[in-house]
Amino acid sequence: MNTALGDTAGKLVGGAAQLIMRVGYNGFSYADLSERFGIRKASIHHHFPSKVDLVVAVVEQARAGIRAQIAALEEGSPVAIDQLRFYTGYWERCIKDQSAPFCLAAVLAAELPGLPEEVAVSVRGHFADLGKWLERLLELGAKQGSVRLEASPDVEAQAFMAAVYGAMLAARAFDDPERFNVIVETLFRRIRA
Amino acid sequence: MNTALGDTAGKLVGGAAQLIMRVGYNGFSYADLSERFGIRKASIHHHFPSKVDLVVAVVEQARAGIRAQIAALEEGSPVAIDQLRFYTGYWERCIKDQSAPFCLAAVLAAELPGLPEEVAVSVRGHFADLGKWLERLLELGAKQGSVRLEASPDVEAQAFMAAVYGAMLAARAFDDPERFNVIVETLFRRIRA
DNA sequence: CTACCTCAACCTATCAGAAGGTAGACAATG
DNA sequence: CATTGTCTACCTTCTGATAGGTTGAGGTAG
Repeated sequence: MNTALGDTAGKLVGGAAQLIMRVGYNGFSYADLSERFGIRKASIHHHFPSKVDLVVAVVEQARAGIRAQIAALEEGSPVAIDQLRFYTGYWERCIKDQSAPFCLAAVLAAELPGLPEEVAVSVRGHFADLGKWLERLLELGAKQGSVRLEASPDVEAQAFMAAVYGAMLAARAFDDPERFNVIVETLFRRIRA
Repeated sequence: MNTALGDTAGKLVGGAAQLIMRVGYNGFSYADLSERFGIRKASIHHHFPSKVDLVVAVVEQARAGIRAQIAALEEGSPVAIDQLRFYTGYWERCIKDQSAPFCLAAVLAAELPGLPEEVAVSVRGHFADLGKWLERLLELGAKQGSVRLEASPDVEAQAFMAAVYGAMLAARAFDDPERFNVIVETLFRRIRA
């Protein structure tokens, strides 16, 4: 489905992803990537003719990665609560070691009204996917008896997602990765049967 | 304490606030304000010599407004749960009528690592204030018997804040103001005694 | 009263640098 | 030799910012 990105293109997408996580769409430029990878701006345009192309590639690569991880996860453990734990644990690690101090899509969502439409579509797609996955998981968890829901799976999934993303924002605002863990823990205290 | 802003300066701060809510720090320019208010860019520089000055003024004005509302609120109703309801109700209205579709500080927090230090300090200050207020309120609510806490007031305050801000992000990502209400409702279902 | 001074607010004109992007030459590699 | 990746060399537009001039309201000295 996705064109296998070449070596350089892959590096660029990765670098752009990190920059977007830090400073958002309008906060980074081709010049930043140029400097970081020792490559001229024009060469970046060769791989990604416009900034929109680049950022859409970044978001789509992230979404593909998530889809792959979800598939692997469903293969690995059929226990819903374990999958939820893995999901939050992933972010816990990323935030602590600062490898991905924030969800890419969240930064972009914050500035959504100012984004080029193509990018906005990708970002909204991510949240739609994530919401559906969490809904399935919570419903499954309820059936398995490991999750206790006080509202519909749909609503609970939205609340779960909001809590996780809010926790990320808090961790950034307070410059304290531990805050993410603490907030997520209250989340699980709530839904664990 | 705060210099009473002149008429024009006040309009500029208000306009900048709205722009930041939509597109963030790097997403708006003096040219945008210039066009919107029919005033030259140089005149904006007369009131706010640099962009940092302008944005700090925006954030500080917002913080002052919040402090004032909190004071009025504590005067009005000593019932903690009512104050919490008023707080979320305020955002509910703002998001629905799109007058303030997002918390200014939240957009800025999302791009924190890329902000000028002075702005970052103001933004962090806002979150510190808000966290402390919510902590006081939750503790009070527990004493009054209208709030049920499963963790320390500190932790519960962080979780409350994260949920509210996550709900805002969700409302924006799904372009659906109702989502904010739904998520906030699950929040209250949880903490109401 | 009037002539003068001051000052805030706004203007025009201009700038240097960054942003995003293009054209076309030159290697390397299959 | 055609393709792919990179380069140099530009271009245009935007951005934040400055210098210096104009206007008008308000105070004050003669």
